[in-house]
Amino acid sequence: MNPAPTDASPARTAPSVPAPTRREQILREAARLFAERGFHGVGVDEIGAAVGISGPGLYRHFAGKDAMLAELLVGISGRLLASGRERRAAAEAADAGPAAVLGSLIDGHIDFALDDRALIILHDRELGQLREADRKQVRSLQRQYVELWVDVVRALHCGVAEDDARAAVHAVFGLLNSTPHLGRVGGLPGRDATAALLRRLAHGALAALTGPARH
Amino acid sequence: MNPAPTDASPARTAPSVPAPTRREQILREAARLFAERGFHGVGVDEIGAAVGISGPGLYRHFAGKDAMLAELLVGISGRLLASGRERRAAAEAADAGPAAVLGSLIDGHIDFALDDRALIILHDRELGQLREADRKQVRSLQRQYVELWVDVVRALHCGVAEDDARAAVHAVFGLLNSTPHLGRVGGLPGRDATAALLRRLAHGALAALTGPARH
DNA sequence: CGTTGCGGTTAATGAGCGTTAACAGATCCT
DNA sequence: AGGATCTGTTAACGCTCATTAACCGCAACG
Repeated sequence: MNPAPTDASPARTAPSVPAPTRREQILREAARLFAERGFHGVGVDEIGAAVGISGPGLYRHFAGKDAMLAELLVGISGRLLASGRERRAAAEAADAGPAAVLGSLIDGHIDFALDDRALIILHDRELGQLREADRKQVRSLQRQYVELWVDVVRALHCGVAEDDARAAVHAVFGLLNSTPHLGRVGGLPGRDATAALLRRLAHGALAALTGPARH
Repeated sequence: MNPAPTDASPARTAPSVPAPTRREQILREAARLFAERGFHGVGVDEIGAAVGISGPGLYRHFAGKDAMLAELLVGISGRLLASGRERRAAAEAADAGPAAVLGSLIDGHIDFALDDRALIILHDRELGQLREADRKQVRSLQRQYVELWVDVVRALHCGVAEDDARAAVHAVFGLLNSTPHLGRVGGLPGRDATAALLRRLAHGALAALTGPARH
């Protein structure tokens, strides 16, 4: 199954990064291209060219163009959910309150938004291009992730209705996922500063969930 | 130019809505379909069928599929900017402070987000499908709208850097534009309640712009 | 009453593109 | 050595789909 028995290669020292396999190269480039020009806007030849092979050579690694998108979307959705669960478990193991759990969820999501911008774009832009089965799986993972947040938000803000909490969580996702819309990396004041800004905005939005009505 | 000289038709009483012209029907249905399945995911035959004519009949009204998308995106961008300018002018004419101006901008944007969900989706999903000239125009309108917000935000929060303000404005747009991602109209607690919730979240986020650093 | 033009129709065209076929050079295992 | 497998290649196929061509009814109008 794994064509690379060890990392025995022209590797100079010890590659702490285990040398990206061809599949991973393809997925990374495909994600970048899909995010730039849309799933239908990029042809298989371009994806191939981006990794140095051309056109139909991709079919040695993937069943088709759809399969690449599916793997990307299932992957990011799964990692988001896994990260969220780990963070909640870790915070609860440390006897932290709901506020700390929520803070950790926010931090984790910010990491994804800043480090996997292409996937963040794809994951709600191209969901409709998936085959029914894959789409259902991605939606299921997304829904579980949302519900994880909803539970934490409601634990923190006891009074809020479930629908309001869910809408607020979606809104905060929209807020945190906004960084891809900032032209490339141009206007961003640096990764850490951006993360800090997003963190404050997200906490501010959620803090307003309970409180005096506006207007 | 206008084929309907008056609204003399089997109109029962006085149609305060001026009877949608064919072009408008097409644009509305195209917007809905594009938002549902993506620009490339819907064919001209489907758009035609949605308004009762079939296929190439659309070319009597539009130069091509691209032209429909362009008109939709330029339209929504222009209306957003116009609305924003009007609201600022109105608020300033009433001698309102920056806080009131910002509140009016938020209210106006919420109206668009809730009433033109399809266009809100399209306007940052399918920008890349436009011809260069149209894309530049839409981007210009969007940029002016953003800068309008940035000015108001900076007037209200004197200390914040321009880049931070811009990032925060983008983030608030992401927050306000999140409603389309709530499955159709299902989990929404009613239009007014949703608007109120979004208003509170947006104000909360922006209020956090200046204040104690998180963590 | 012609005729002009608007708003349709169906059939044909042609490009783009995902996918498959057929073939070939390594590398590895025995 | 010699097949088997993995990973490429180029050429061909076939389908989808936007766009154009050619044709037509019909309302307005002089």
